[in-house]
Amino acid sequence: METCGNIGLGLKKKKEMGRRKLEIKRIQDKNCRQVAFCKRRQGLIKKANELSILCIVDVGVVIISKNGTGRLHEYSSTNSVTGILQRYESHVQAEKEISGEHSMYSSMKIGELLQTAERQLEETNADGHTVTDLIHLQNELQTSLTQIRSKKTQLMLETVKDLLEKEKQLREEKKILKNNRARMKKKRKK
Amino acid sequence: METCGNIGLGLKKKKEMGRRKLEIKRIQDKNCRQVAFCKRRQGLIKKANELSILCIVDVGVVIISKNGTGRLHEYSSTNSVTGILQRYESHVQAEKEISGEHSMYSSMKIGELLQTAERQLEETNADGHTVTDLIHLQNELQTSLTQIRSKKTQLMLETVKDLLEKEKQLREEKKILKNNRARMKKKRKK
DNA sequence: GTCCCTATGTATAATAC
DNA sequence: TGTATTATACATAGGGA
Repeated sequence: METCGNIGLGLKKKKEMGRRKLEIKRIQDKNCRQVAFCKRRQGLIKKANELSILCIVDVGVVIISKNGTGRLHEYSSTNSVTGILQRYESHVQAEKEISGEHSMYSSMKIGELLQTAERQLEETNADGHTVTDLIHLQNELQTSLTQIRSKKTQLMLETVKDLLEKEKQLREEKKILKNNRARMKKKRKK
Repeated sequence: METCGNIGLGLKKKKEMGRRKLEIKRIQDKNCRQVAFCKRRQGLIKKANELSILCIVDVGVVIISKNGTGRLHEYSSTNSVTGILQRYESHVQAEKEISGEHSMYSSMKIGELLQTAERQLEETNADGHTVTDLIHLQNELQTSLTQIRSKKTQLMLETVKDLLEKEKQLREEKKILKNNRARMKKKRKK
């Protein structure tokens, strides 16, 4: 019963059907927000699909909503979002390697988070609204964990790659040495 | 100078300004396709941004075009697409790994945990003691994440170890070959 | 969450620069 | 690619079921 976006225009007639202009800012009313989310999510994914078909490109969309029942929404023009993500990651990583930077997610950050978490846990006695903080913390915790894991994985992948290269090089050297030996044997026979 | 989408309508007047209906299928004309791509890409990203602001959600978009000069396009409501992707990946991967044969972890899957967590959150209205459950859930969540990370690390460590061994072996073979060569040279001189 | 409806705001196809 | 114009197709706010 309430205008969602622009409140207080003082223009309400008996019935305002049709679309009204909507300012792009957080929709306050929870219900309106949910409805808008549904509609626009569908719209976005439809657009993504159209784009991929019309222009022959791969598109991936990920939507993460922290509230409500729905949690994760995704769209992908190819088989799986993961596929696109992997290609995306490879892009990024390639660029990173070129520019040669190793931005670290410090493990200190996690430590701080944990400390904060503990503090919050101890204060949870009476105050009901620390629940929100807790949720927030949980999210942060998870994100951090994921990031660190990812970083670690990346580093290990680099190591593996490195070792594979070394191995290849050694194999080649070995081959050359073998050839040399063969040639020498031949010469000696002559 | 050519209609992009629907060719051969036989309706061309002197000038057909304005938008025409567009079938959603691969745009044949390369030029039109490129133009459409630009416009629609911008449109999509704008929509994604609006969605994230209006509905307070995180949105990530990745577009990969194989043709033309432009290659990769991305949008993210948070700092980086990578961040969102990681969160997405963690979802998928966690469920995959946990539901796999290595389910030495708790009987509960991560997805279920998250769902339960949400349910609990929605029920937190009056009952103060669900906070405890929440904390418990958080711990479980974190433990699961840690376990998964551990498992992955372990696997990678095994790989690295394997490679290191291979490397060592190759080095030794190389050394032997070198020695052989040296001996042969000596012999020849004699 | 879904579907329908209306009225209107917006995106965009075609085109030219 | 970016910008601008025009006319129209499409998306969607608000409301109700």
